[in-house]
Amino acid sequence: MEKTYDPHAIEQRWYQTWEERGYFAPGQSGSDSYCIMIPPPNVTGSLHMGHGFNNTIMDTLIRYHRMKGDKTLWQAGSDHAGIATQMVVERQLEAENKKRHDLGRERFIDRIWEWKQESGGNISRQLRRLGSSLDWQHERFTMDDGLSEAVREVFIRLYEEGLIYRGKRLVNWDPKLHTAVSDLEVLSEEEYGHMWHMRYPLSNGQGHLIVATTRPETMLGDCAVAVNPGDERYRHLIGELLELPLTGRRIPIIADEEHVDPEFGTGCVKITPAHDFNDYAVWQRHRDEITISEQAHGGLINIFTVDAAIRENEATEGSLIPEKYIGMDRYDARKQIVTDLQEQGLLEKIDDHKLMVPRGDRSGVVIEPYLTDQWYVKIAPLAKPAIEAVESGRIRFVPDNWKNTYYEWMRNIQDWCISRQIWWGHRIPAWYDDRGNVYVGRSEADVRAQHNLDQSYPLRQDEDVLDTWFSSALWPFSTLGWPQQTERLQDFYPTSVLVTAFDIIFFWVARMIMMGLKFMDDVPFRDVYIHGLIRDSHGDKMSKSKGNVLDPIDLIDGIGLEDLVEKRTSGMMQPKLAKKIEQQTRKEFPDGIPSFGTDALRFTFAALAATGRDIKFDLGRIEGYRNFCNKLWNATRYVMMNVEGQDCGVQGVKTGHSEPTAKLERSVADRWIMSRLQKTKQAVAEAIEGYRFDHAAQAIYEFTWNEYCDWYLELSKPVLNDDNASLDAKRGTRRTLVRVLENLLRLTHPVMPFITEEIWQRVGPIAGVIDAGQEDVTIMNQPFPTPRRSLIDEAAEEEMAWVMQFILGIRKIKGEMNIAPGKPVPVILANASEHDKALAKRHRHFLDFLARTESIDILTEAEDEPESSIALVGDMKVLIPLAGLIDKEAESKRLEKEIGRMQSDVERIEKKLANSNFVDKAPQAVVDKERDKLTESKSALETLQLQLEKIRKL
RNA sequence: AGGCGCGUAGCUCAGUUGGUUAGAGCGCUACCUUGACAUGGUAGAGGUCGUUGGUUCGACUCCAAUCGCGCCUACCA
Repeated sequence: MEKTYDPHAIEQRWYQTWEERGYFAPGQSGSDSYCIMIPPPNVTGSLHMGHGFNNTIMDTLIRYHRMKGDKTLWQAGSDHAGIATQMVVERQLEAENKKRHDLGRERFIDRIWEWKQESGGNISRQLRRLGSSLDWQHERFTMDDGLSEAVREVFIRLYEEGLIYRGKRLVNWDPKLHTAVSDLEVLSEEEYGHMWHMRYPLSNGQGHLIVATTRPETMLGDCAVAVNPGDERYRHLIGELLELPLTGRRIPIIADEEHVDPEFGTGCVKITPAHDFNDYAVWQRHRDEITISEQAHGGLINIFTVDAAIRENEATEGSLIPEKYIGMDRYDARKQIVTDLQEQGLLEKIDDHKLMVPRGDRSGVVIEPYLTDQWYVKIAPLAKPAIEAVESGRIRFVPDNWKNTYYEWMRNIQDWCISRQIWWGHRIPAWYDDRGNVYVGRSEADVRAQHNLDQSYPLRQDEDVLDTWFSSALWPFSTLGWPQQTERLQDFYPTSVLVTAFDIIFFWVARMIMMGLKFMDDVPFRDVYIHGLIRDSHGDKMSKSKGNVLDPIDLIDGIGLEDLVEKRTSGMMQPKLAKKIEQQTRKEFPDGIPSFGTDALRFTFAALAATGRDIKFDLGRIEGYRNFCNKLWNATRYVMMNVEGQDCGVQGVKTGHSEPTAKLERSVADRWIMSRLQKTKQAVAEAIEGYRFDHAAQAIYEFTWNEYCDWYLELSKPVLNDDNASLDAKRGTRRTLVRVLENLLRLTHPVMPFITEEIWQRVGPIAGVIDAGQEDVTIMNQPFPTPRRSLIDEAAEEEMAWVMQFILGIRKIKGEMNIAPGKPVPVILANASEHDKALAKRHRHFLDFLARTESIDILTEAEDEPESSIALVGDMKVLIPLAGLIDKEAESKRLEKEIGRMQSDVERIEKKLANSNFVDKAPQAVVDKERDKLTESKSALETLQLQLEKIRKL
């Protein structure tokens, strides 16, 4: 084996082997099934750290359950990401000076499919690099035929039940993309703006009202000014009319208690129902009032084009929209209107004002509430059972508190606008005739057949497509073959767990629950594991514009500084930030990023995956875990050097649990490490079952490094290198070495698949679990280690604690007395019990080797203690005679420190025990424990104090 | 405004139902090229657990208040 671990040499080779051999497909047997649906990544996207984290967790769960023998499926696939993907291809066209309309719908969609072929492989390649054991053979795509059929089926069924309807409503309109977007695709950020206070004169010439607005241009569409009916200032004016400036229109003063807060501003609110959600609600309450209903469009006056410019008047409208502003962009119109108001003396004042500005998450432009025809899902009847599923515990959120977020959203949920005015997506299966009828069906032919419409009868399909999340909501069953009743659907629905970050609870999780309950009559998953977000080392969110993005592949392979700078600064939306990003990057990664390998990255994710907490990704951590890989690698090297070609007592053994065939002698170290291993197995399994990947990683790390490597490997050396040690003892040690390692590899495999496989292939035959040269075996399909109660050996653990304390005591003295660790020292034991003496004798080879003791003599009661430095093992004194050599100062200081510690201990416990309340009320066991401790500490204290006196007298 | 979460060693984080001297990794100090590993070993320094009260025999842990930070939802025209 190489001296250092090199992930590159093995990772891609093993992944390819696994995939070729079909190990990722669910097995045929297995009593329990276990299934995770991958949250489908965007087909045009690329992998970021969040994906890395998310997929590490899923793969760990999947590999764990596969090893446990469950029939295990990790469903692969991606979604078509309507708007995002369309935008990418439109940008490509832009480079050719073309627009999508130049191509036409069909050719444009062909272009997107071409792009999908080209880019779709990208993300799956990256997932493979992460070691994800996805079932690629059944990879699905939301636009493939089967899933499209599922979408149509669901649309039609919901429509037929009256749960899908078409309506003219205010939607969030993206004036750049020319499509409706859902609430969730709108991000509101605080921005600096102004508040314009405008005077609206009373029509009778008796003064004016002042209204304030952040969007003065919308005044062209005002239909009223509302006041609170309880407001003394305006009560008498209710019902009177105002001159709406610049328009020549008159609008009423209306009373609306719900919307108008008399305390805020002037207490007068302009009402623009076609361009504001709240105003629309006010309008709905008042539209029957004649002063409103007799206005154009019943007062619901739209003033914008799809680009959010001021629209033209229609033939019947006269000059509803003042000619002057027609064609102006909304912000130009704003400027002009403000100027014009000012000229007419109708502008009271302009205040600076901070406000929340809604922007499209894709386009970045300000979203307009806009009146359009759209398709909606009536959500309340679907939400109700979805809420109940969580309330009743059929679905469990981990961590639990996320259910509150879920309830909060589900209880305030609005009907879902599912139509999008784009071309890439599932076209709405609705056809119109010229008379305003709508027909919904599987196809045009179906519709004609169903409604007896002749081929010549003109029908045209709805131009719109469905929201991407409509198809994603069906993911848990559409990918398994629904609406066909397939075996996979039988086997794997409901799935076991959904693993995702919180930001997608609303978008996706809730919708899957609703659709799953509706169409499968069961929940789509039992658990929802919500993990944190990956942030940079300063705790900032990673984003392209901040230039602090890390690519998981770069952590795996490493990347040079220049490449990293280039990567972070290219293709930026705001090129002026490039300089700053370059500087930051050069400062933070002066040598670029070294290669850490996939296993180290995965272990880091696991180790940091404390529940519900964001992760600040620190390179120091991943470096530490790369070192851990190297540690495991070198431990293996040591084991191999000592067991290869040697008798390990495993000949003919095929399963993990068979008894040795040859005679063995097991040392306390052997029994101890086996005992520790059992407890570690237990801890790791419990941690994974409880989604505590950090605990699992920690248990593995500690066992491997602090117990197996630091102690057991060291303890094996005096046995294996001692010519006097019996063959049986050597055999026992070799067997333990190799079998503990083999167990450890299986235990670690779910988190670190590559290194464990590589090592296991070498160790397996020696451990007797596979034949040498056996093909087509993999650690992936080996049983996950289960703890064996019979191997838990408290006596051995206690005995080892004695050995360790002995060794540590001597090392400590050597360390503090400046004695070279390698220098053998004579040791004298005083106040040693028979047990101590026996242990000292039995483990002499361990003590000599690990503490470098030269001799160990027992002091009889009659003899005086020589001038020494002292360590305590229980009541036994371990003396290192230092006649003449003793550093009086140093030793006194050392003892004083120890004594200080002991003393405060003793005082604290004495005080506690003197308190009758404690003695009376605390459980007996706690009190006893304190008493024992006191006895122990007191005796140690005494010993140390005597020793100190002795030293001082020298 | 409401909801959720966080505040523990210089840094990144554990700490399970209240009961050891509050732990780990990284970093730091000293020593060690010992034959698995310098991506290493040995020893060590470092914390009044944000603050203040309260409950309790006992609080990092439970309760209340308070300060600071983050996120989400809704917003005042």
